[in-house]
Amino acid sequence: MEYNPKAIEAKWQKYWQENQIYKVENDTEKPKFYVLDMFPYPSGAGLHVGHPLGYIATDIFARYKKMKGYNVLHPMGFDSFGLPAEQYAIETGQHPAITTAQNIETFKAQMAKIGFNHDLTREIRTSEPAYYQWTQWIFQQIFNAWFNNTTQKAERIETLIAIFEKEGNLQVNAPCDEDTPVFTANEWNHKSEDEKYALLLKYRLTYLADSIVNWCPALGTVLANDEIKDGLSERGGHPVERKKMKQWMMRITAYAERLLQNLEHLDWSEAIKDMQRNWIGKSIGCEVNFSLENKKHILTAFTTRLDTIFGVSYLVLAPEHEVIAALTTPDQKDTVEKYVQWAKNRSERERQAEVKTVSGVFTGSYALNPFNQEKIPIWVADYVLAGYGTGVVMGVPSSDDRDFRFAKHFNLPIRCVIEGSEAMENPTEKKYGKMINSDFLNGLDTPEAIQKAVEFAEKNQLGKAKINYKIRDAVFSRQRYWGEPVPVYFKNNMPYLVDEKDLPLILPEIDEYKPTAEGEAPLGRATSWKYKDQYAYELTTMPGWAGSSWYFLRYADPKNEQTFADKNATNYWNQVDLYVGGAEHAVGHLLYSRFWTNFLHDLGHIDFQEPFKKMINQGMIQGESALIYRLKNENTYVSADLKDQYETTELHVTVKALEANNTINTEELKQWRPEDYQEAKFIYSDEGKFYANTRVEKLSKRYYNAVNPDDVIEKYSADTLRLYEMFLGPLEQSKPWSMQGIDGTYRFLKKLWNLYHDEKQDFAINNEPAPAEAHKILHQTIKKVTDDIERLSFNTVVSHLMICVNKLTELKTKQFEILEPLVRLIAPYTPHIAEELWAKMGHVNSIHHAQFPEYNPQYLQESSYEYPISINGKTRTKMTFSNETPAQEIEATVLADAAVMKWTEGKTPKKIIIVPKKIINIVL
RNA sequence: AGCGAUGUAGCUCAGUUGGAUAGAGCGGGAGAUUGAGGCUCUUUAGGACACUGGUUCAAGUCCAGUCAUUGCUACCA
Repeated sequence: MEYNPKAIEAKWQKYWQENQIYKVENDTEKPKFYVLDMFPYPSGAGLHVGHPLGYIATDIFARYKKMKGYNVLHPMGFDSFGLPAEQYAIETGQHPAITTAQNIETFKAQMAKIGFNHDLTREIRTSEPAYYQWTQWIFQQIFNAWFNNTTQKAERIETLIAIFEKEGNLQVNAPCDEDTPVFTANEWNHKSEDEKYALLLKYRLTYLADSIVNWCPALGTVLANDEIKDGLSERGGHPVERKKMKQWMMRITAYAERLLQNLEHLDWSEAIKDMQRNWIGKSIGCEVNFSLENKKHILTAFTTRLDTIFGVSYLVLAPEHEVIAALTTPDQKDTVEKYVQWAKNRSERERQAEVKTVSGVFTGSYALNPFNQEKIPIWVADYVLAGYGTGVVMGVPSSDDRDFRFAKHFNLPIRCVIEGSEAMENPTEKKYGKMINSDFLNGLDTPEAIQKAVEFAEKNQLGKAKINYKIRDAVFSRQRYWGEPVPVYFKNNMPYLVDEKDLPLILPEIDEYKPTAEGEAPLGRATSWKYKDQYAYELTTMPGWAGSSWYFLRYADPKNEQTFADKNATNYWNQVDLYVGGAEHAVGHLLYSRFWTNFLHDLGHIDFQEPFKKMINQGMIQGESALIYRLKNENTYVSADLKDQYETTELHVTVKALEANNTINTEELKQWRPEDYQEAKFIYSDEGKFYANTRVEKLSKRYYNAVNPDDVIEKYSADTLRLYEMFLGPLEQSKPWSMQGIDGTYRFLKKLWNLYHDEKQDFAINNEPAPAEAHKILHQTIKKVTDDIERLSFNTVVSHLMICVNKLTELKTKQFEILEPLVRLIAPYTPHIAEELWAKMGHVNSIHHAQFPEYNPQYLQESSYEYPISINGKTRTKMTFSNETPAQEIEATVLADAAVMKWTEGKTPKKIIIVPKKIINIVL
């Protein structure tokens, strides 16, 4: 029988499903291994060839680990709440639940064809009440907790109440709202229940806040900072503006230090860790107080370089700073008000586009440098951000690039405080060194000077050491319908949790998926939706990242109705051992997941802090777009090599029409868009071909360059697709998808098949002993393949397998003792063809439950070695020596050799280097 | 601007701790097969390993610098 992938693949996929080959049990003696992909959002467009890249890699790894004797958890599910389904619902009136379910079916059908070994009985969907019940439950745990800075752990709110009752809040070291008053135990104990409740709200790890949010009018929702790119929404690219709204917030800032410290123990790429470090943005510095000339106000600035305090020549306030009006002098009032107004109205986008432009105004007031009482002007400028530090910056033009630009522009004095920078045109190029012009700091080196300056400030109460983080609390509210309802209701204007026994709080039905006429979130349309028939529910829903922040825990115990996951199950499966997904989630999903997992650990719900032990980011698969050229104002198209002779317009066309050498199959074009191309004229090149140009860009609907894996499987086979996606290049690297090389992998599978069959395509393997050469090839390959899979180098494995099959074909290997291990070696990559060959060899159990072949070094050992003889580092000849030959004897023999003597020309070698089993080098 | 990654055949990539004449697949050339094309088979060409300098008996591999491409962050004081 010839290699017939269609029949084979359908047969085995059915068999695997019917016999539940991939079902995983929690109770076993085997060591566990947890391999996870970032679960997909089921979009309407279905999978394109970019999606499976990571899935195939994890699938191979999971299969490999299983064959190595591990109990492997390798599940798949769907992140099924989200914006596109809702956008579609707004347009068509279709309930998002319906379209989402349809999309999931499409995804599942596509994935099934690729032959993944997911345990489908563990599938989860974040939009199912049985799942989001626990998302809501976790929200409630976070609501009922505060963060103890002293222990660096979250605790239940009851422990905070106990402290308040005993000693008030003076000694409590916990993140809380800025307006939290100080009170004694006595004061606390005399407060009403409502007053106590209101105070506790200031400490909870999720809280309501009037905050300036990124409001996107086009999407009708609030976006988190990481959902915005260049001032536009990441989804859809709509403008974003700043707006004040009451929002649920997550106090992720409480975990800033933990999230930073824990990174050290994670096996993630440095790039992603760095992105998280940057996002958390820890800076160690000092707050320093500048009193005003009139002593009425104190301005506190944050700096990491207090050592440069003697170089301060002005202060700058953020345009949003409240004190501006109070300290603006009458003659500057107009200018300052105008500037502040202008700065506030500038969109995020404009600001970012004009980073280099300097702007600012003088307030007319002066402050005093606390270290030397020098009078310095106070300015307002938009290069100072209200949200970071104190919104006040001490301007040191000689040590900071931005301060330097500012001072130059407005002619403010520049005083150098670092030795060697005085003569420089731009003194900020030398930021570290010995201090000068700095009173008691003179002569000290930077680190020492910083320490001295901070000590001085603290001793004289001019300031205090402080650590700042860039990370902000995360906005948790979305003005949307298709998300988890926040399990909160309001009584006397205060938020209360829905009783745990009333969860899940089901998403109500509404007539339209838009905000109400009054501008309330869509859930405001559910007018009779009330808790206990009287209390209004929270109307915003949770953000996309809520459900995905804990899904990896649910897979351990997906059907549990009593808890989010039984602790025995989470203890057994524990952390994800290998997590694979795109780098675009570097700071969003990956940070929030870490936050929630750390939190659940603090409250004792799970026994580990970090969710993902090892993580790999697969590169993006880019597309190759096909571009053709249409004559201006005519329905005529010209081959790309001739386009310069005409006036043309460039058009994207479907890549399905693209064939070898960038030629276009015009018939395919006509089929694709008959209305455009059926009647069109084509101007062919001289050879009678019609050429297109190609360009590598993002896989996108708009460029018609998305390739559906179904089509690839239809034309070749699932095994070919799997092998080819791995062969494309290193997993972590971005690379363009192109069909150019896929024939090679398909041919490889046929070669593999032919190895097990004779010329008449009869299955033909024998039980004769194989020659040493065949053993050597096999075991060399086993070693390389094993090593490479272990270090996730999936592309090189394919190449090793190709070389191996080529060599065995050359040797006409037909022996069972070689070909039986070979098929096990290949099974993780191409499970279908492997299962078929395995069955043909007479096995009754699935190959995917077999053992991975073990490398036996014995087959690689040889008694002699053929040394390359190099003279002055250049190889000139070869000689074979037994491994037992002593070095002296080798040396003598080599020097006496005729070929060597020809090159040494009678000279006495200065040195002769013999590296056993490697090389012999003669230096003249 | 900062941080990271990459630079090897026309293209996509291997080349593990320095050690031989640097390898795979695709693509190109030639041939066999065919009425012709495709598939298949045989065969072949193609490489200052980005550049410069250093370490070494020996550098694609280690070190320093330069250049190019690319990703992320971006006024964070």
